[in-house]
Amino acid sequence: MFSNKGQEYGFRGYQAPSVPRAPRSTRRTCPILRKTSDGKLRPFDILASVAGELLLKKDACSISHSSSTHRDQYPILEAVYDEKLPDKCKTLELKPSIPENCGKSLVVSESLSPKKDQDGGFEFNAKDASVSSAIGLSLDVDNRSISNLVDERKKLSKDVLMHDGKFGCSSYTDMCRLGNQIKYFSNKRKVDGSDDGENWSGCTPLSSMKKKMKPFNSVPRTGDRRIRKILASKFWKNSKLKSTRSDGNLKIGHWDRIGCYRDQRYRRNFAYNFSAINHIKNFYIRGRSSGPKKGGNKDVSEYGSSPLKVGHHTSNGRKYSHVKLQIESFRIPELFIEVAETSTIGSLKKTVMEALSAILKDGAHVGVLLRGEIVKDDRKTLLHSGIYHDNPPDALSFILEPKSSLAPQESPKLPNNALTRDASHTSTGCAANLDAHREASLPLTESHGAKAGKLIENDHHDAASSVVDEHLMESRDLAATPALRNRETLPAVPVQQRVKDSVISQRRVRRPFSVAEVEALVQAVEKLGTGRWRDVKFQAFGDVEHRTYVDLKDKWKTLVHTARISPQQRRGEPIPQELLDRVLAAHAYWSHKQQM
DNA sequence: GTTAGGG
DNA sequence: CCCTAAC
Repeated sequence: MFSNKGQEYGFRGYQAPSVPRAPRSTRRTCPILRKTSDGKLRPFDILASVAGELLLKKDACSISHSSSTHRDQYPILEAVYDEKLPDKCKTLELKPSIPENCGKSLVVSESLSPKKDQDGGFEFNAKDASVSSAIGLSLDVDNRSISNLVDERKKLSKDVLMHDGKFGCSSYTDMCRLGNQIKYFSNKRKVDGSDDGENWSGCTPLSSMKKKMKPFNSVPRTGDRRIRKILASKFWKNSKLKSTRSDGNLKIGHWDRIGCYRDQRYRRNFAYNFSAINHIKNFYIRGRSSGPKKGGNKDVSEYGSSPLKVGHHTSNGRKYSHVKLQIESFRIPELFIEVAETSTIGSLKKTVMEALSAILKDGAHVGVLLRGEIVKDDRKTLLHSGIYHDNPPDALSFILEPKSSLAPQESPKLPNNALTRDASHTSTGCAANLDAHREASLPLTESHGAKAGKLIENDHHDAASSVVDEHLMESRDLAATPALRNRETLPAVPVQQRVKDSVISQRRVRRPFSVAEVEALVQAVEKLGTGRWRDVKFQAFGDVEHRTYVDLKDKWKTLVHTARISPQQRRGEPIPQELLDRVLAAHAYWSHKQQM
């Protein structure tokens, strides 16, 4: 009835498209999961970190973040590296400074001599070492690329952790490669209160040391959206552990059965379920030269018990501005564990350990999320990615996920639509800047500022209460002792441990479509139809990540609705009637065509 | 992973 | 914008 080519469909200017639909197999451009093998993240390291976080929450002397003075007393752990010493004699000194009234131990060790481990890295044996508090790290990242940031972030999780009385360090060089810009600490500010990274007496700069960077894979495509979706999926939500062993031993949920699912679909989801989210909740802007304490103390009083603080300060007149990240802890918000009531704390810890080991057995990646969107281009600088400026408190977060679940990035494709063309003229031609330029020139990012002041505090209800302390891990299974059988005297370990309101369930920031976007969408739908949203997406929005094909499908739905209602009933930015007419025309055409 | 549709 | 069934 309707020929594809040049067929007018009764509305002005509407030309029937002639774009044959390619078979899905040929339209599929995203590579499938690619497993990587480098840079394994030690599960124990992660666990140690988590343990620290948990302990931090539980500890009676845990830092309240309620006052800066209190905060200033936080223990400091410095990594001192003596470059002058010959390699074989190099030591890593950890200088703990523990608050007097804090009963919990910190990572305590004196001078540690590195011993090469089986991975070619180094281990620092520490006596009486334990993890009791989250270990943080401050990075002075200058104008480095996301890749660097991610890499350093990764090092964090990999290096700065204690387990089994040992200080694990994948590489001595790595340990100190950040030079004096790196500093290990535990929930602290510098005692002297100053923020100058330059003054930190951490590692000696390793400028003369060969920087042997392990290859780091690109930030995974897996965005918060997908993770959120999966974590919120029925499978995940209903993945209650069904049985408790009557022998009183613990039983891990599905984690201990990883890879054992017969259903491929479940198995696939399964991998994503292991995504551990490390969320930087608070991002405050500190203008070093634009007035004293602009938000300088806010991070303590207002942002409460954030696991992480990100300072952002700029210096007028300086060539480079510095983004200062203080990552106080790791967080794995989703953890389902079922244990018997008679289980011991020690066995619970063991279970958590095993669960995390299973999760991270293949290593993990760190992704950087800005405003909930994965910054997938590692080449982007912090400046171009927007981390450098215009950051609301909840702007930056990290995502930690197992390598086995990652889907690598395809190279960005440029959409050939009007939107992109409009944007492309601002491009500098530098490939690394392309994304940022397009993003900046698209009329999609204007809503960022409107949300800047909104601090989302849904991360408070961390219900994870499974405290894991390494030195307690050695406790024997006491299930057989009468005391622990007594419910009256020993509260049962919660059967279901669920982190409530995890950051990953955060709703996406609302980004109303601009007229330009609507125009692009209409144009693409006119050309491709209403049943090829993936193609429409790439046609109209390229690799703009916050407009998914589902979004476009939804938007089209609302556009059709909008076009049908009276102008008085319409809300939001007015869409030109001409556009709405085209919407109706295209909708009518494609609806008719699909019925044929 | 995509599409379609309800919420 | 979320969620999910169906493919």
